Amino acid sequence: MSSSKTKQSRKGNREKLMNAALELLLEDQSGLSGISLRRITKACDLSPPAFYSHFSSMEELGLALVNEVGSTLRSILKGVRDADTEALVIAASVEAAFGYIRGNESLFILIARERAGSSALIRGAIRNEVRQIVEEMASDFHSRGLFAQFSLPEKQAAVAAIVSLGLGLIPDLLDLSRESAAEGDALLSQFESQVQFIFS
Amino acid sequence: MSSSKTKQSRKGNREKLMNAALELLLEDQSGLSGISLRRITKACDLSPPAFYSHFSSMEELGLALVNEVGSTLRSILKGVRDADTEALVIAASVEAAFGYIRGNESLFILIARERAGSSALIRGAIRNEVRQIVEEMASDFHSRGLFAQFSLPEKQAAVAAIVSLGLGLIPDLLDLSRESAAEGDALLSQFESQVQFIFS
DNA sequence: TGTACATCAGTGAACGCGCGTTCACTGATGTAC
DNA sequence: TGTACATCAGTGAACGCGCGTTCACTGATGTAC
Repeated sequence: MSSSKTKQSRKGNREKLMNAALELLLEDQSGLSGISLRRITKACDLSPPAFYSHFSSMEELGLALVNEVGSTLRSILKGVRDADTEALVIAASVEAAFGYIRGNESLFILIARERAGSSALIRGAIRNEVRQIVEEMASDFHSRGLFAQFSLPEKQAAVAAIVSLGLGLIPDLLDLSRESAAEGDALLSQFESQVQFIFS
Repeated sequence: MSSSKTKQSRKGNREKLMNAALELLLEDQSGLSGISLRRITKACDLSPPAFYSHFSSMEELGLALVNEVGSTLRSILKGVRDADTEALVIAASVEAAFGYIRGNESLFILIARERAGSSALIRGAIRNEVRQIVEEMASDFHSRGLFAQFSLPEKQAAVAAIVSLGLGLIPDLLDLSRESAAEGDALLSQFESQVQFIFS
């Protein structure tokens, strides 16, 4: 019998805390400021002060999560931009991003919420991750001669628009899909037509 | 001497509570869930229970604010769509909206935050207001033959995109303008070029 | 116009609660010899 | 391989705090006569 009251684990508790935070974020819909240090540690079977062995505050845990989703997403998107035509690159990128989103819903609830949330530090971190992704994609397009009708700043504006529309879509998508699948689909097809507009 | 300890007012305290909430929203940057009933009533020189004479919860106060900004903005936008060409209508609408935003910053911080915030009811109310504005503008364009190259759903998608980009812009604009006016301007000119993209 | 009355916004005290954080401590883990 | 030791993740108790909400109440306001 290896469970029940075993209190020796001490490994990976940092990750456990981050995952517990994400789960609470998904259950509640309250955003980072609505879930407490005490609830997170309780979900991990840890005492409240144990939190401080890994993070100096909730904000720092939030920054760690933002960093994780940012670098993961960037590497996913990088691996998918080898398609040959403009339409294919866009389609593949959007599909890859949505695939990751679907498998990591709570991370994106975090991003979508905290992008306009209560911590200036976290907002800044998200802005930074987004900016990195936008700049990488735009200059990648640029150097490969895709979308040659646009200048580099225009390419950045276009990619930024798609990312912003996508992030803004997430809360609506979650809310409306809960009520009716049809409304969720309508939202997605509106998103598709917005993407079309942007890349004339 | 009519002030100092006059405790007879009893008129307009509902509005005072709403304005105090907005001011706190502007000071803190914490979103509706970060300001407390007690702080709002204290800012109005009222006792905490007095709150319940006007709203049954903070959420209800939030709904009242969303409703106010929605109907005001709708009437402003309605009055400005009499320009003759497509470019002029768009320009006038964006300008009118930004004018109202500038004069009512805190209302838009509320909208931009709570659009992805912690109350499903408030998110729904914001979604509703946005949808009304989008539909009114799109069908107005439609009936006046503007942007005839787009179908009605396409017009809605286009207007929705601009509104969503504009709302997503607000937190970034506030954060970055605080640091540097130049970055704020860059963001605004990126927004302009995004608007251009959408209306091919 | 003056008086009796109903209404209801606002009061002050009290409540129980979950919170973040501190502290001195324990004991598992990994390292040096 | 075995032992002594330093490190540091995790504990349990305690703290003070601001919170939303309740309650019986007060007294200003507007209405009916």
